Amino acid sequence: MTALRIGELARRTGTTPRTIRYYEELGLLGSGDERAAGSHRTYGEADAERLEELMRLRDLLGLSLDELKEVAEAEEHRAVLREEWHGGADEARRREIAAEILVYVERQLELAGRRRVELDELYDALAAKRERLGEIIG
Amino acid sequence: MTALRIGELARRTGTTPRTIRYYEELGLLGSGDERAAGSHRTYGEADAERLEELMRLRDLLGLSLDELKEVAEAEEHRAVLREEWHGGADEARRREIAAEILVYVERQLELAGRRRVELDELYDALAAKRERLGEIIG
DNA sequence: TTGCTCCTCACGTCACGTGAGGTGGC
DNA sequence: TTGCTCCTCACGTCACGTGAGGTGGC
Repeated sequence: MTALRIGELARRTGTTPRTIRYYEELGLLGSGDERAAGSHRTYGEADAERLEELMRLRDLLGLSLDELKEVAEAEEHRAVLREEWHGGADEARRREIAAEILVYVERQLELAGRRRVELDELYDALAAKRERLGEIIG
Repeated sequence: MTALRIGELARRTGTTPRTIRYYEELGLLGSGDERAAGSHRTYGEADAERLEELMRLRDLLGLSLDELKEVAEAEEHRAVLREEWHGGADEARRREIAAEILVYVERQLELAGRRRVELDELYDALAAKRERLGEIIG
C-alpha cells in the first residue's frame, strides 16, 4: 500500500502542504478517513489524482475553489452512482445522474475550447514576435 | 479622438474599474498623463490594447502582477527604443534592446507551449468523458 | 536520542471586491 | 437641476504564505 504523507503528496503534485490542508478545510479533498486530533494525514494514489485534477481545472480553466467545490460534489455524486451501479441501479437512475454530470462537463468543455483558441492566438503572436526580434538581432 | 473613461475601458476589456486603478497603482498602466487630484482618468485605444495584453498574460500564462511588471518595463524599454529608432539609433543599440526583450518572449513562449499541451490533454479528456456520458444517456 | 516531517493556531500577503461619503461633467 | 459616472479612502475577501511553538514516527 502506498500511503503518502502530506509533504510527499505536495511534492508529487507540485503544490504545498498548506494548500492541501486548505483544500481539506474547504471540503475539496481528503478528510474522508477520520484522524485522531494532531496525528498525521495520509493519502493514496486516488487522492493524488484528484488533487491534480482540481489543480488542472483551477489553473487551466481558471475555476474558483467555490466552483471546484460544485464539481467535486458532482464527482462524489458519481462515486455514489458507482456504488448504486454495482448494487444494481436501474437504467432511469443511471441516466439521471449521468445527465447531471454532463452539465458540468459541457460547461468545462466550452471553457476549455475558448481558452484553447485564445492560447493558440497568444502562442502565434509570441512566435511572430520572436521572429521579428530574431531578424533584428540577425 | 476616442477618450475613454474608466468605466467604458473596463466594460470593453471585460474587467472592473477597481482592477484598472489597482494596476495603475502598481505602475502597470496609465498614470502617464498627469491628472489633477480628484479629476477623471482618461484612456486611449493604446491603453485598451495594453490592458488586454496584460490580462491575457495573467489569465492564460498565470503570470503574477509582479511578473507582469517586469514585462511591462521591458515593453517600456521598447517604447524608448522606438524613439531612439526614429532618432537614428545605431545597429548595436537596436540589437542590444531586441535581445533583452527576446528573453521575455522566449520565456513566455515556453510557458504558452506547455500550457497548450496541458490544455489540449484536458480538452481531449473532457471530450472523451462527454462521449461516455452520452452513451449512458442514449 | 537526534533529525526530520508533521501538527495547529494565527497573522501576513496578493489581487482585487465592496461599500461610505463626496465631487464633476453631459 | 437631476442622474450617472467618477473620485478617494478603507475595510473585507479569497487563496494561500509564513513563521511560532509543539508533538510524533523512522
